[in-house]
Amino acid sequence: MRSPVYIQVALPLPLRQNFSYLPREGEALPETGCRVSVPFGRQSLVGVVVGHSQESEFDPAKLKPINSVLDSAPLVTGQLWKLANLAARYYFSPLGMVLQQMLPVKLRQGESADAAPVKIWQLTDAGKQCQLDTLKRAFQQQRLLAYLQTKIEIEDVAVSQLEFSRQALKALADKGFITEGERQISFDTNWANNFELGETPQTLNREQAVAVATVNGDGLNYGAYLLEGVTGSGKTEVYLHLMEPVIRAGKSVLVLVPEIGLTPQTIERFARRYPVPTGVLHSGLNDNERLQVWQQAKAGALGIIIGTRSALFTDLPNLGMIIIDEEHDSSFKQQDGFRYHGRDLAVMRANLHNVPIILGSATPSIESLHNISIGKYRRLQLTRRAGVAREVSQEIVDLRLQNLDAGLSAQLLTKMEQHLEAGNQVMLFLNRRGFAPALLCHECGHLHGCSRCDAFYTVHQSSNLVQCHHCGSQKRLPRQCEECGSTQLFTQGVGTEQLEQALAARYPQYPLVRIDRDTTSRKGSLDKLLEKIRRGEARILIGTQMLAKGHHFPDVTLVGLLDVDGALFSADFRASERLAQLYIQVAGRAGRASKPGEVVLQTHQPDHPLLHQLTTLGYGPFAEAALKERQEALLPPAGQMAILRAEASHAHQAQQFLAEANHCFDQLAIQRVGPMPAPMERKAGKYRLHTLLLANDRKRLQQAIELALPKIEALASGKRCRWHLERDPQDLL
DNA sequence: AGCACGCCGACT
DNA sequence: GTCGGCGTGCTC
Ligand SMILES: [Zn+2]
Ligand SMILES: [Zn+2]
Repeated sequence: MRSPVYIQVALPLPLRQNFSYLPREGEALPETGCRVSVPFGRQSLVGVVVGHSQESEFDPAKLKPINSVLDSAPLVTGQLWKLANLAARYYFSPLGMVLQQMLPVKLRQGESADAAPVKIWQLTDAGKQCQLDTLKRAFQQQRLLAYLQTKIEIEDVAVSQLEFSRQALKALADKGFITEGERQISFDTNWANNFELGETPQTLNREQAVAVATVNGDGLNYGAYLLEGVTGSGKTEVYLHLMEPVIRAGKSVLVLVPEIGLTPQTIERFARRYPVPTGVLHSGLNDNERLQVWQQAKAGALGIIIGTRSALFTDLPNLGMIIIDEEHDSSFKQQDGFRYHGRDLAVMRANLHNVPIILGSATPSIESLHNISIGKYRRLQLTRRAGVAREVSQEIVDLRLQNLDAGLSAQLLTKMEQHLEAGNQVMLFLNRRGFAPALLCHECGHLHGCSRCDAFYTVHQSSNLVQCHHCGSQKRLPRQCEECGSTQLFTQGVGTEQLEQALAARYPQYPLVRIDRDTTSRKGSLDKLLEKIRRGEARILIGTQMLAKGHHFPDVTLVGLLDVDGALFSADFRASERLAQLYIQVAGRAGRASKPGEVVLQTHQPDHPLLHQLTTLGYGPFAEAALKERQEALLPPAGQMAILRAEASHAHQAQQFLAEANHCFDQLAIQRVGPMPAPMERKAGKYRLHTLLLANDRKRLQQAIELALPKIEALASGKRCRWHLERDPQDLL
């Protein structure tokens, strides 16, 4: 048998194919799973070896040798390798894109996967003998030397962390008291030896105990469990109990949280109970810090990994359990490039590792409820609040024919005054940033719209701009109508900026805080505002969705949702579910045992069934009804869906491509809906259209698309537009 | 996805 | 005359 001569490489390109390369002259073939640097056109790319072959469909004479092998041992192996392949197939995504997503940025760029030695500063003999007194005129140097005389060495990165001065460091080095050196990091993989809990676990109530016993009863093998429990019902305590046997066995727990949920309090909660090495992967880390966590994890030196979506790909040699908190949260879905759902891939991963996965939520996704109904997930319910039970009073305010002040009804204003006078905080949600969502000419009725989008400009008063929230274009706030020249321009509708102004004028005695993209764009500003709220320095809290997620403000007793109509009639079939989740989340947070809470919903559709279901029956019945509706319409999650999206400068280009793509499915058992315009057809100067691909079950959708995709890729019309295929889309936008 | 090449309008 | 706009094509 001839030995293989070609290396098959997956590259991070949106091309569903591998590329063949030759090994370097006289060198052995790199193993599958190793990264290689390869020449690609005029550039060089980092790819992953996916196999070897004896034949090449590409003209062998044109093959190039690789530049270099970057890993001495395969980087992606075992279950993660399988996961990458499964995910690529499920999401119809090139393997190279999936693998790229799985690796930290530094490794995508070709850096070494081995931990680099760290730069340190060591005390010299001269430094040892130096009397601290001799430095009494240089306080910073004295302090640093005193530290080093006890600790002998300091890591370079720790110099600023411990607030030593760089100048002092240099001065001591110049004097020969310290010298620069290197130390190889060694990973401690024996963290589970002599493990002891950091605190006494709380006693579980009956439901919590049942939940824990159910999972443990399955022997810590694969099983997906939906842990359903309202705010305050003690989900985290259940997670913590479930982790114990896993940690004791020396296995790692992977905890996935929404982007907004990765707060110091969350981390502290885990760290207090489990004093084991913990890796935290949050958005604040730079690429090097991420690589370090990755290295520790791969070495088996971490007992717990807490992170957002991408942490799901952390290589843990001894994974024992996966926990996803707030599993319904939309941030688990990646919205660009390789569009995967972190929750679904986490379930796949748990299955590959044969470990349990716990999905927690107060408002489970319709997908997860569907998986319960078909027996894929088991349900664990926590109905009891850990603390004192309390009722939240709810009111739907009919906005029809009402005079509003900056979008506030008289009823809501009255309630606000009551709660503010009682010394409590009031929280108002308005999912519209800016001063006003439109600029209207009083003389000719013209609404000023973005020239590149099917959307109106939003007025931003403080910056004196109009801004399109869909493409980002902006210009000075016009003084005259662009159609008729009239100076009678009025804003139409209310945004958070206007609401803030109106309330500041109306209630000057109550300080307020506004939280939206505009007030939190600078790094750290969100934390500052949240802190202000927590300290009670703000009494009225105004914000968009941002304000709702993940924050708990115990002194808020009144929550107002100013305008829920948008969500009731959205083109997005998931909008109602998101409104329901938001509503339950904020309602669950209004008030506490000693202070009863109130929630006010303002709407022009007071009779809408969704609002009644939500306010009178709660989330469960709403979700059940929504699931039933989807099952009847064979929409996801009951049916399987993918969406083929195309955009081009001219609508007919996208239309033609999608029409031709539709024909690629002829004779295949798949339903095509479209081509049809996207909910906002023109965005950023491009016309956007799509076709929905629906099938009754996974297999049918999988097969049909696998058969059609090569034909679609071969379409010439596909070159005249940008297009992509997305499985399980979250919305049609 | 990059990154080239190539062909047209509008500027120093 | 060139600078640069983006349409088109290719990458083992
Ligand atoms: Zn006008
Ligand atoms: Zn726009």
